[in-house]
Amino acid sequence: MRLSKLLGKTQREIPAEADTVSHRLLIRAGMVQQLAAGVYSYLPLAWRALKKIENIIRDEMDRAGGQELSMPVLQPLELWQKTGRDAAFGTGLFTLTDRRERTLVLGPTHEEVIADLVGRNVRSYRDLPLLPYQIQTKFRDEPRSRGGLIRVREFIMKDLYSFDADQEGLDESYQKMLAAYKNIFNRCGLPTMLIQADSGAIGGKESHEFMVVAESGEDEIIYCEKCDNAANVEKASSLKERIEDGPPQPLVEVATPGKESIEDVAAFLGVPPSHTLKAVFYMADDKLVFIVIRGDIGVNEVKLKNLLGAAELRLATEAEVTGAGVVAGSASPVGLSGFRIIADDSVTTGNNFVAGANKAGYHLKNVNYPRDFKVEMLADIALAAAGHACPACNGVLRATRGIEVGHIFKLGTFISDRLGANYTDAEGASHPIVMGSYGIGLGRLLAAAIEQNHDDKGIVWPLPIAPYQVYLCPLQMADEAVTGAADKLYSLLEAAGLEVLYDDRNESPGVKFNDADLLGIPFRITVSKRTVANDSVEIKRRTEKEAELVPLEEANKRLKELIRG
RNA sequence: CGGGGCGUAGCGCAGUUCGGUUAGCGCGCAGCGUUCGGGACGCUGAGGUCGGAGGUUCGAAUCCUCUCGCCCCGACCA
Repeated sequence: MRLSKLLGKTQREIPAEADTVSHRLLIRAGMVQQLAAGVYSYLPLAWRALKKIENIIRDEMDRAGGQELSMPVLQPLELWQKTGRDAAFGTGLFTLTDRRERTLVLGPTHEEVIADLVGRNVRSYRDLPLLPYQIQTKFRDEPRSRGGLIRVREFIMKDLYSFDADQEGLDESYQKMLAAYKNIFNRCGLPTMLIQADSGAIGGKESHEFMVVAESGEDEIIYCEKCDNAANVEKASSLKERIEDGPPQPLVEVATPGKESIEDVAAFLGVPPSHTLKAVFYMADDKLVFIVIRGDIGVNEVKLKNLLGAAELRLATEAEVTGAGVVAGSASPVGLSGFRIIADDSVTTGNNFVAGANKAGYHLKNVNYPRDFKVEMLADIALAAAGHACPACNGVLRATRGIEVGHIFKLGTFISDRLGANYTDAEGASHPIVMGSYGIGLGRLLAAAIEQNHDDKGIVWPLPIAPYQVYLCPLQMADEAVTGAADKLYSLLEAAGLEVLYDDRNESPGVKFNDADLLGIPFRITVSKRTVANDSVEIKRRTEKEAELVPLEEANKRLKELIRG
């Protein structure tokens, strides 16, 4: 490809709206163009990189036994109502009305459609397992798109679904996909972290995410520095060490004038925050819920939401709390009733806690569970944090941020159940097919690859996903010896099957070198008066400072060697 | 949806407080010439009606009302 004819120009100045590294570089390199919030065009260079990623994914899916197909983007809302996931996705579903006033959904994912499809085509256990997949544009009306390609409303996703006769089959399919995903990210030059995850609106039990560690990531990862325990903060748990505070003592009410926060009360009474119990109030589907948790630990809202089975969960406002007759700043479960009380299991880690007295200006000492209060549910709803102890090995937990590039789910049978996707076993009995779901966001993977591979000059594409392999860079376009050599080399390299981006613009060397760095093509080959005088060219890796001088007639061979690695 | 910021030429911005000739600057773009190993230079030129609508006024990029859009933080989110 001749750069002079390529659609998409490099820019010197950084657009004001771009904050994250990948977004800035993609725009500066002229690779993407925004049309609306979270809606982008891919220009030829980005599209080539995306196609390479797509081919790697397709290759790995096929090797793992996947079968590619294509399902409709346009889906009847009724299908979603059957599984109840229209509610789970809520306003995240893009919907539209056709001329017959029927509501259609722009597919945000395809569990419903594929379960319906497979259900109509599978009769027997002999037809299983199945691993159908597609690579297709998805639509989600995200409350807020962000970070360029990191979170968008229209995006290309590879979605594969596994269909097995039983749990063992699902486990096997899941392991296959897990291995295939590792291959994909490795081949794309992306180090990823495999972490445990919450399954969110997709549903199901077990779930893992593939994370690329990056500052700009939206997710917080809690991982152990000693063992391989790692999880999304939404899912992570940590060890709650015992608080040694002697045998239970009788309740004592103490005056704590003006002290309302845990820090203030603890300091005032001379105890660490871990020796206190705090009250936190949430509205779960518009009902007040009273949470009790040790003073030094935060509430994990995802765990709480799952525990309550709530569709919507948010912190209660002060008015809602006081309206329920609770004394904010001095609330405790002791002697209170009238609403759901949920406790984190940290309340069992010690004795003689300090808690509110439900009376302004007073607190209680020596509060003990279950002696002094009862709860409706006792569970782990704690927020794990850096510095906590690892529940697996007692090592120290650390936190980092990551971009979720892949997510895999063991769904089970709740979707096939509701859509009647059944099979007949060897005994002639009917069962719902056991499903799994496996997704990769291609655009996000592309962005993550840039987040991971760049320097202050620009993108540094990993070779397997680079839009072109070679950047052919003649320096004096007015010099016929130079352009002659470059033209010849260009056709030679192309004929040899190398992917060449030919910078045939009449620009100064500085401009060309800087654009070459910005575009991040792995190998740059420079032709100039100097090199032509020596019957040679310079070959330089994007990752290295120094170039190597290669005789003109060997350039082709040498490049092939380098590219094969 | 809550909070904050912003819409003036393809991009980056000034001008808006305090209304007043043909709305500026830099980059980029086009033509000509000189240059050419890390973002060269000169000359000439094209390009905007100031996000949109309504209003106030002799006069609006500037004031008022409404509205649309974009970004960031949060809520939310496979």
